[in-house]
Amino acid sequence: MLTRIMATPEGNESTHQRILDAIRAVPRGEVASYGGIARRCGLAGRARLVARVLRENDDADLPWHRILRSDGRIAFPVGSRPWREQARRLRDEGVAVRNGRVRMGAEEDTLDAAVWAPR
DNA sequence: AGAATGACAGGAA
DNA sequence: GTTCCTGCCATTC
Repeated sequence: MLTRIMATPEGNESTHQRILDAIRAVPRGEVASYGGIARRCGLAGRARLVARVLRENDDADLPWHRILRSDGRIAFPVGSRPWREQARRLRDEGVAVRNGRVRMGAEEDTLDAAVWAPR
């Protein structure tokens, strides 16, 4: 058991799992930032950890495309394959993407986001 | 141990 | 509205 725990990327399996859950909790048609996800997991300041979890992830069902940088930009190199793929997926959900960027209001962490869930 | 590396963030210029 | 720079965390060499 001990060996298994230490073998996980973060050294803490539950942390890894909580991050995945938080990502899955982002509704279709909405987006969240790496840092935002981290904060929701009680991991303020660990945005890069969220990025790592995403990079390691293999689950095709995970809505990885809804995660963006804090300024709304897609985190992949502009024009790269994953970059285009992410933009496409977001648009498929009705999210406005312009030049690989999405408008990110401050509503990210407010309750309003859940209630007023903008189309 | 020290330096480099990232799907990052925030503020300055 | 930009771009640039520094700070961060965790992993890898």
